[in-house]
Amino acid sequence: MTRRKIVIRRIENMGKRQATFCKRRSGLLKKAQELAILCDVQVAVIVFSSTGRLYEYASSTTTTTTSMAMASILQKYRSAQEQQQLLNPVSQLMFWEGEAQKLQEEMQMLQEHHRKLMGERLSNLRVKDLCLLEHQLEKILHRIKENKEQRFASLILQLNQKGCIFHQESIKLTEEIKLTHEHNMELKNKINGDAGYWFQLSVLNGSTKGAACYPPRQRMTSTMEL
Amino acid sequence: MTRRKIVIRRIENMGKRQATFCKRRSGLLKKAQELAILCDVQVAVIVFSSTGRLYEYASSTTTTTTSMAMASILQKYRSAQEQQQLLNPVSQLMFWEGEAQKLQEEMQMLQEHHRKLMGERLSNLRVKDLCLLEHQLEKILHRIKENKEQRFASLILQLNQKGCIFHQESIKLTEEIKLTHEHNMELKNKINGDAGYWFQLSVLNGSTKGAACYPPRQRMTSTMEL
DNA sequence: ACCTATTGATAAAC
DNA sequence: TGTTTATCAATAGGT
Repeated sequence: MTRRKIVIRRIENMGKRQATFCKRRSGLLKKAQELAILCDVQVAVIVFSSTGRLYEYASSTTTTTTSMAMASILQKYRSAQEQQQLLNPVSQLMFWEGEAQKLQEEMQMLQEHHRKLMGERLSNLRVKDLCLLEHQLEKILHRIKENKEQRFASLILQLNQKGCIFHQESIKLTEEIKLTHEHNMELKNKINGDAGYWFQLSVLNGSTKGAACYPPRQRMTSTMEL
Repeated sequence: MTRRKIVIRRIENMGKRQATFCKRRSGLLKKAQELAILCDVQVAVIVFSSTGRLYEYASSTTTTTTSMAMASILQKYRSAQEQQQLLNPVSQLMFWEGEAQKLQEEMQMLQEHHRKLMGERLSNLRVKDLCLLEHQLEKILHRIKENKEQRFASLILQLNQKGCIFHQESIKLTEEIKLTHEHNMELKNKINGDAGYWFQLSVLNGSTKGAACYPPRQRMTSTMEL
C-alpha cells in the first residue's frame, strides 16, 4: 500500500510483522469507528495479537464503557446466531453441548481463581482480613448455590413443559396413524373385491421386491403404494 | 475521503449514508482479513446495519465456517474479559447473575421455537415426517436431560470442593486466632506483674472503653473474650 | 454497480 | 512503539 505494493500473505519477518500489526490494527479500529459514526450502525472489532493481547473497539451510543458496548453487540450477535441456529435440531444439540462446556470452563476458572487466592496470598493477610475474606466468600458461595438451584428448577420446569407438548403430539400422531390404517384397510378391501385373485397369484410366485413388480394384471382400479 | 474531504459525523442524507455504509463496510471487512493474514492474528468484526442486518468477519486457521471461527474468537474474548472481571467478588456475582439470566433467555427462546414448530407447521407434515420429527425431538430431549444432569453434577462437585477449601481455611483461621489469644495472654500476664496497681485505679475511675483498660486484675491466666 | 479525483493509509526507513 | 515520506489503496461524489 505505500512505498511498495505488497501481497497479502503472512509476513515472515517478525519485526516487520509486529510493526505492520501495530499500524494496521490502529487503522482497522479507526475505520471501524468511522463506519459506526458515519453510517450510524453498530460495529464491534476484536483483535488478539499472537501473544494473546486483546485490542477491541465497540461502537456505543448510550453505554459508557467499551466493554459494555461490546457486551451489548455480542449479545445481539448471539441472539441473531441462535435465531438462525435454532432452526435445525442438530444445531440445538451443538448449542447445548457448547453451553455445557462453557459453563464447565467458567467453573474451572472460578475454582482456579479461588485456589490461587487461597493458597498464595492467604499467608500474607491479617487475621481480620482473613475473616472478612472468609465471610465474603461464604456469601458468594451461598448466592451461587441459590443461583444454581434457581437455574436448575427453571430447567426442569421448562423441560417438563416440553415433555407435555411431546406427549400431546404423540397422542395426535397416534390418531393420525389410526386414521391412515383405516383408510388403508378400506383400500385393501376394495382391492380384495376387484383383484383378489391377482394378489394370491403374486404370493405363489414368490415375488417380494417392489411395488413396481406388482402391476395390476387386468382390472386393478387403484394402487397399493403406501 | 476522496473527491472531497469529509468530517466524521453521522451522514444525514439517507441514500448517501446507505451507499457509504456499503462501501466502508466491505472496506472494513477487507482490512480485517488483511490484518489477520499479514500479521497472523485473530480478528473478528461484527457489523449490524440500522435495519438489523448482520455482516461479519472472523479470521480462522483451522475451522471451516465463519460462524465457527467467530465463536472461537468470542469465546476467547469472553475468557479474557472474565479473567479480568473475576478479580473482585462483586463482579463474580454480576457474572453469575448474568449467566443465569442468559440461560433463562436461551431456554425461553428454545421453548418459543418448539411451540411455533409444533403449532404452526405440524399440520402440514406427512405422517412419516411427523414420526421422524417426534423421534428427533425425543432424542434431543433425552440428550438435553443428560446434559443438564451432567452439568448439575459437575456444579455440585465443584461447589463441594470449594466448600472443602473453605473448611480448611476455617481451621487455619481458628489456629491463628488461638495463637493470637495466647500472645495476648502473655502480654496480659506481663502487665499484671508490672502494673496491677494501675488497673485497680482505672476501675475505680470508671473507665470502660478499650481492652487497654482491662489488664488482668491480679493473676488472671486466661481471657474471657468471645 | 462503475468511474476517477482526491484523500487516507501505510511500507520502508529511521 | 513514534515520525517521516513516497506511494498505494480506499472512497466521495457523480453517473
